[in-house]
Amino acid sequence: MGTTPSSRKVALLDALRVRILTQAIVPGSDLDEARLSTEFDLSRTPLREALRELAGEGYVELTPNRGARAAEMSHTTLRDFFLAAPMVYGAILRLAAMHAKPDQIDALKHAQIEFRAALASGDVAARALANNRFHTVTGDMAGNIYLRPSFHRLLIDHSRISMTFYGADSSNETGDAADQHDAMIDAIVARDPEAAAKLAEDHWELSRHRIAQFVMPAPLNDRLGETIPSVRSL
Amino acid sequence: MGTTPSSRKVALLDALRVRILTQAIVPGSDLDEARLSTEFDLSRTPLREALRELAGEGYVELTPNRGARAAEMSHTTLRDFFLAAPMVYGAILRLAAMHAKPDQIDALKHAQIEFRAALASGDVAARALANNRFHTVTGDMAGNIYLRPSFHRLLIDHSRISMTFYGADSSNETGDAADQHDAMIDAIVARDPEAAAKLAEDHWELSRHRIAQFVMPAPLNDRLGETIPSVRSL
DNA sequence: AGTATATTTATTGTATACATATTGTATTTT
DNA sequence: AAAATACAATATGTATACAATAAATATACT
Repeated sequence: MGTTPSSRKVALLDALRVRILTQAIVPGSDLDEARLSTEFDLSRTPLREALRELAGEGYVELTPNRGARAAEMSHTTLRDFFLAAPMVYGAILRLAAMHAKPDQIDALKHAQIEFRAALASGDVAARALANNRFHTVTGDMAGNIYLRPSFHRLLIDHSRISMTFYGADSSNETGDAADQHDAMIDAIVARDPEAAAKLAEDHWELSRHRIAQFVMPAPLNDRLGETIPSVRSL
Repeated sequence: MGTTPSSRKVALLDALRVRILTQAIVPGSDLDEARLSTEFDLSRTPLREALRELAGEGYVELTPNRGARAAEMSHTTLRDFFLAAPMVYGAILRLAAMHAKPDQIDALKHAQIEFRAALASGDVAARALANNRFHTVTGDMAGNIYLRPSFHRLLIDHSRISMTFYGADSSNETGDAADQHDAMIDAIVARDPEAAAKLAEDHWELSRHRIAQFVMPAPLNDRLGETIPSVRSL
């Protein structure tokens, strides 16, 4: 078997990231060392190191003498998220349009192809992961080490929020996000930072609007045909 | 001796943070496990975990099979720094003014007292550390988990940049920073987000200007009495 | 002599065993 | 019966020993 211990550690890291992004591991749930140790056939030493690496990336939270948990999502999460996301992502896309290298543009186009494939498949988790990879590439393009950590933290919860709110329905709106991705690619290829930043803000506005609808649906006694007002105070 | 292993691990974490912030450990320099292990009387297992925790905070960078180094500072660092800092810190102070709790305000005032004391002492490292603590409190006040990681990363390099550029002279300008701190406290106490955000941007402008002067001093044949122009393209 | 290759040395990575702390349970006491 | 305390069980933290990888040095070969 070609599974060195080192590769098993990488496998663990990848698996935990995917599980947390897709909420297969629920926010706040306990990560038992012994359990993971047996599952991934790794001793506790490298396992604990891996958990600390994940904590650094924002997937996991550590409490002394009380082990690791998947990062929490509280009632303030959505508010904090939509406060920070447009600003950070606007900056990321602006820088991406300024600094993107050819091979990164290829990677972005490839990620978009996979995103559309995931959309077509109807697999919600695959959709969230593909979307995550797309945005991760834009973060790489921006190449600013000071924005990266917050951006990655945002992407983690963006994925988890997606799993919570987009899973239900929203079948007709998913295409919009994909179209926005295409527009982002165009703005980056055209080296148009302002257009890219604008798209980033629109992207979150779409996301915010959809979630607002989900959290605060129109009352059942609303007259038919009325549009649901966007909730600006979320 | 009341030094439990756990307390020694905390001591190691604190010591390494201070050394990196003050550039006692130079950016990019190697952190030898065996060496640190003997110095802090800790086995390599908790030591390696501590290094991963520091990597997550941005103090340290890990390379597989090649150990840990103090986070690098390249020639693009200053540019990336001043691109991100005003935006992130503006948002942090805006949120701080909105959400600061009474005990946090007390903590901030206390940090400012210590900052002025450090200024008076003339100890450059003490000054950088006290400044770091002051700004860390504002980050706590903001309380946005998505902005926190980038903000802390910025604070690390702000301290290190200070050690590089402020160490030389600038004795007459240091008072400005302290005055700005006082103004920040006032804006936060007054719950004035816009004023706080404005102060944050001014704070970086001062910092940027001072460093620009250092990196690009006025030519020696400049006429006396002329003011040195700020360098907008840094 | 210069390059390539083998061998040694140093450093990082992992596994196991042991120590410590926390939590849940049972027993005792009021 | 309720509360407090002691005890047991479980999980986390640390130390040591061993394995694997990378760097450095020495040796062989063209």
